[in-house]
Formats: sequence, structure tokens, C-alpha cells
Amino acid sequence: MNAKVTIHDVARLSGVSIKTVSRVLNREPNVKADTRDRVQEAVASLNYRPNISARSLAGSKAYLIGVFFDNPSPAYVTDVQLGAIGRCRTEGYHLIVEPLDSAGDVEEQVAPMLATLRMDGVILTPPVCDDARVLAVLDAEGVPYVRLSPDKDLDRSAYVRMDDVAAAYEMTAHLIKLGHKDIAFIKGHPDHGAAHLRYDGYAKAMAEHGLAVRDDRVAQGYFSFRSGFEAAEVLLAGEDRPTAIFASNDDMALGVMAVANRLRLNVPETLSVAGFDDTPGAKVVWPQLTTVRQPIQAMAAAAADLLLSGAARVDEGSSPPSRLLDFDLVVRESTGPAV
Amino acid sequence: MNAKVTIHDVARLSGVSIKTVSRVLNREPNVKADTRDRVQEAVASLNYRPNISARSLAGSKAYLIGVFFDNPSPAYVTDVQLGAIGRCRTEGYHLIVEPLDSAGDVEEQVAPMLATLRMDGVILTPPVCDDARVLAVLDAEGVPYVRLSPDKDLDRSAYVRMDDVAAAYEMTAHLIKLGHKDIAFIKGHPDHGAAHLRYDGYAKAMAEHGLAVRDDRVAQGYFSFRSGFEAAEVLLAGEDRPTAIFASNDDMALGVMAVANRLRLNVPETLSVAGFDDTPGAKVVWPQLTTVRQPIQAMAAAAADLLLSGAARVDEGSSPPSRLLDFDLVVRESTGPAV
DNA sequence: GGTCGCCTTGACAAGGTTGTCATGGCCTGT
DNA sequence: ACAGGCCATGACAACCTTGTCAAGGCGACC
Repeated sequence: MNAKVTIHDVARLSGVSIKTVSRVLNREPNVKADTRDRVQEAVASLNYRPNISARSLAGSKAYLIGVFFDNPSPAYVTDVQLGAIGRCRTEGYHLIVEPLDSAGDVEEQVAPMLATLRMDGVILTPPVCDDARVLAVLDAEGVPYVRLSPDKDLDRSAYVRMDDVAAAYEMTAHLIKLGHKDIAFIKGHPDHGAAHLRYDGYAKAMAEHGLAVRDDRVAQGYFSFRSGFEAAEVLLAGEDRPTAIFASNDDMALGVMAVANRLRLNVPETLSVAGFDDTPGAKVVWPQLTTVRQPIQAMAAAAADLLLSGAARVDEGSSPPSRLLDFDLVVRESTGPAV
Repeated sequence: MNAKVTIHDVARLSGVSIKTVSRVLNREPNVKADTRDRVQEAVASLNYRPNISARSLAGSKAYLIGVFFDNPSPAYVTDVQLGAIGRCRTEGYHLIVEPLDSAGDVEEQVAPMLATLRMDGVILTPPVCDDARVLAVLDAEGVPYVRLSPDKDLDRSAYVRMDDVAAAYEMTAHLIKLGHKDIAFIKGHPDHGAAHLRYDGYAKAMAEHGLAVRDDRVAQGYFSFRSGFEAAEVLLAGEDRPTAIFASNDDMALGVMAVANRLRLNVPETLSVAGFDDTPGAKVVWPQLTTVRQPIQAMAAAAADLLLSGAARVDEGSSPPSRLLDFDLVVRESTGPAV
């Protein structure tokens, strides 16, 4: 384990100039196959690894991809990291994570880090992906970025998202197919774009199946357990109850389950409950929650791919690329036939 | 936002040599207060940020701290990152996250990354912190590291951990104070060091309060929801039931709650349930879980501190430093007076 | 008054890689 | 046989900062 093997050592051993070694390493053309092999042999035998600092100082790339987030669910962050790493590692890139505090002075947090690190690209998760201040700094520094599930300003940059409308539609259709006609819905936080899309999917499915959406069957939630709990208390009060509740995320669905449990309503015999997101909590309640799984890892991998392939770079004129990924309807035990 | 402000620009503007600017930036001594001010003014007005690549190429530091993990709970990973960042950011360090696949060839994953990145230190989370192969590579490369809650080989490196024995002791004492005498315990995964420590704390508390630990009141679990569920099915079968169950992590405690729920045993009226770890799931069940909170963020911050302060560097002879942090007993609704 | 030593500063090299440009060999077309 | 062009390769500068060492200024001490 000699601490410092440099490109010069490799060049000496394989009898070529350092530039040729560089060419081999970077898979540049114009190297004889014979020479290439000799260099690669030397690299292997010396266990040589190019020094990333020198590399990024000399060249343009930093071999770093940033992941910015601000306090979303831990499971989400972890999945994003895993998905992004998968794509990055094969190309010698590394992931730098930067929690942001949107409540504070984000420019002050982002600008210096961008200037110092000169990352090759950044992946933005909600809610940071809709923070105009962050986007402005990135644009100013000329750092390409991809947004995950962005809400507004879709033309502004490359992005990756899931089809929330279709997913909510399918979940609603699933409930309808089980015989439910009286399906309540708990909306998500109004500031969150996905909240509206999910409601749209629900409303569309109801309409297309000839079912009415009663006003008193739609409750406002805020994506939190507590808000789901409170919404359910209202929805389930009295005798005139819906036979199913579709909460537009899992935390709220768990709130619904807690209320049902308290009221001694059997799930799914008396009440079907559906969630959205497939958080870890969904498998940890009993009965386990029927929900929609976002392909977070795949989305992050797609984002990394857009960055590494260079597709995310803003070209004047052409609109930035985007990817729309498939979701999974995860049917577990919390939904069943209507009574 | 001029893309490239270098140290030369600052030097020119403030009328000193680049070396003096460097001295000011690195808070080196031997700069007149007057000069220092002038330089800082120039830095501010040009909005200059030193280039990290050049910096680490010229100097010895890379300004990067690695965080290695292998598939622990997302909440844990996120907390570690937040805790570490807090300490790193003020000193201009950044966090590089590297998920490892312990099942595969870890050397192949770690060695190249260490050689290319030359990080200044690494934080290891369980179970990676007990992987001899990873430690060997780190030692060979001479990269200082701090382990979080390590299990074995405590003298080998700097580490930070929580007092699991004391925490389990206090939780048990809490139940005893509520009047419980027949307290069951669900053990954790036998390969996980904390599992034994937690059991020891429970056993010690029982013994010191003159309570017997019946063999059939101790069940083997594996830290998973399912294993907790199955253990509870056995513990709660029949009429001769314990009045409280202390599961040595939250996932298992949630399994216990699910069984209690199914058997229509009211928590906490008929059965008290206690967990350990304060995972997000603990607040999402009803009633909310009484548990022990590990100060993960504080532990990660302490680890970062050991690294940045240089204390983690292995000195010949002297044993590596360690920190033992306090825990919090989080009393919620799942524990109550004994019947 | 001279010497010593400390504080402050600057000139220059070093650090490892990539980019630019030049060089020489070989092939192609005439 | 020769001009022109392409391929393979190398020499050297550039990237930006820190480390080393030397030098100048100034006060203190003998």
C-alpha cells in the first residue's frame, strides 16, 4: 500500500509519457491497442488511482455530484442517495450531501459551497427543488441540476418525476373495483404540488366511474400523521360513514388507522384505508397499508444519469429533458371488498 | 458572479502577496491586524472562495469527511449526516456519503475511493464499524476514522457510543416504578453488540429491584417488526401474561403493539409496551410509543469533532479517545400503571 | 551602537493531472 | 515519387493553492 503512486510512476513503468497514460485512463481515442494494454497492466500492478484533486484542478470536472435536501423524510433521502450512487460509482463520481435550511439564508449556504467545490451537477429534492433562491444561485454559477418531483416552473430545468395523477387514479380505481362507491379523500399540504395532482387523479377516477364526490367526503390534510388523524375524526364521526378512505400520503393514512382503531372499526372489513408513498411505516402497522410506491431510487438514478450524460446542461432554445417514471400500486391488507 | 476569482485577484486588490492572503484565509499567525482586515475586505468585495481542489492538492487536507454505511435504518443515516454536517460546515468541510455493500467485496469498494479522494477522516456506522476488512483498509491507507456504537475491538480506534446498559436499566426501572413486576423482554439480533448490552441493563434493573427474570418471559428477536410480532404472539398467548413488554428496539415494539391490537388488549391499560431507539414509527402508532432516544445527531457531531480536532489520529502508545453520550428516556402513552 | 531574534512579508517551488500544440511516422491519392 | 492528411505520442504550460525559505524591519539587550 504505497501511499503515493502517481501518473509518472505508471508512465515510467509502461515506458510512455504521462499524457498517454492520461489518455488511457480517460478512454480518449488515438492510443494504439498495444500501448493501451501495457498502460493498463502498469496501472493494475502499481494499484494506481488518479488523484481526484489534481484531476479536477487540471481538468474541468470535479467528479462530485451534490444532493441538496431540506428535512424531507429520512427514507426518501436515503433512497435518493442509494439511487444516485448506483449510477455515479461506475463512472468514478462521488456524492456530496448538503442539508439546507430553507428557513435561513440559503444563498449564504449554497453559493460558497458551489464556488469552492465546483460540482459537476446537483440533484434537488423537494422542497428545495422549488426554492427560487436556490435555483437562482445554481443558474448564476452555471452548475447543471436536475429536480426531483418539482412542482412549478417545469421548463426551467431538467427534472424527473412520477405520474401522481395516474397513480391516484389507479388507487381510486382499485377501491372502486373492490365495490366501494363512497370513497373519502384526504388532501395533502396545499403548498406541495403533488397534493393537487393526487386529488385530481382521485376526482378523475370517481367521475369516470360515474361516482359523485361529496364535499363532506373531502378533507384537508397537511401530509402529517396528526392532520390525518384529525381529518379522520371528522370523516368517521356519526353513522353516515364512507366505506373507504384514500389518504394522499402514508402518514395521514396511519392517522386514519389510529382513529379507526380507536373507534373499533375493523380495517379492512368495515373500512378500507389507502395511503400513498410506501413509507417504512406502511409495513409496520397492522393490517399493513395498501399504498403507492414511488420509485425513488430509480428516479434518483435517472437524475444522476441526466447529469452524467450531460443531457441536463441547459441548451439555449431546446427545452430541458425530463423523465416520467412508473409507479407501483402496492396492495396489502388495509383495503378489502366493500361491505 | 464572476466564475473565477482566484487568490491572485484578492492579492492584487489588497496589495499583498498571495501567500499573505493564504495566511489570512487559514487563520495563520503572523499577519498584522491591519493587513488582515484589508485582505478580508478584498475577499468580501470580490466574493472570493478558495478552490477546494487546488487547496487539497497543495496542502495536505482534502476538506472531505466520509460517512460509510451499509443499509441501516434511513432515520439513522439521516441523523448521522445532519449531526456531522453541523460540525463540518463551520470549518469548511464537506460530507461524502458512501453506501457500502458488506456482502460484496468491500475492499474493492473502499480502497480506490480512499486513494482517489484522500479524505481527512471517515465516520463508520454500524454494521460497517465492525467490519474488519473495512478497518484494515482504512488503517493501511492511514485515514483516521471514528466508529459510531462499535461492538468489538474498542481499543482499535476512536469511537462514540451511548450507554445502552444504563438506558435499558432506566427503562426497566421506569416500568417497575409504574408498579410492574412481571416484565417480559424481547432481545435483539445476537450479532448486534447493543442487543446484549440492552439485555444486561434489563436484567440488572430486575435484579436490583428484587424481581425474578423468568425464562419464558425472555424472547429472542432480531430487531425486525416481524420478529417482534412473533415473539409477542408467544409471550401473550394464554392467560398467564406479563403486564409489560420491553422490546429492545422500536420495530419489535411495534410488532408487539400489532399483536396486542389483534388480541384486543388495550395498551397501556392492560399491557404496557416499551421500545428503544425512538424511530419515526414510534410516534406514528397509537398510542405513541414510550422509548429511548439515542442522541444520534449529537453522536455524529462528536465523531466529526474528534476527526476535525485531530484527536482521532492514532497515536502510538496512547489509547484512542472515545465519547460516551447521554440518552433520553421518552415517556409517551404506551406505558402506564400496572393493573 | 551593534547584534540578535522575532514579527511580517514575499518569491518561488511543489503538488498531480489535463489541455494545447508540436512532432514524426505512415498511409492515401495522384 | 511526392504532397497532404491522419494517427500516435510527447513536451510543456496551466490549473490554484499551500509550504519552504529567505529577507527586510524593528525593538531589545548588552
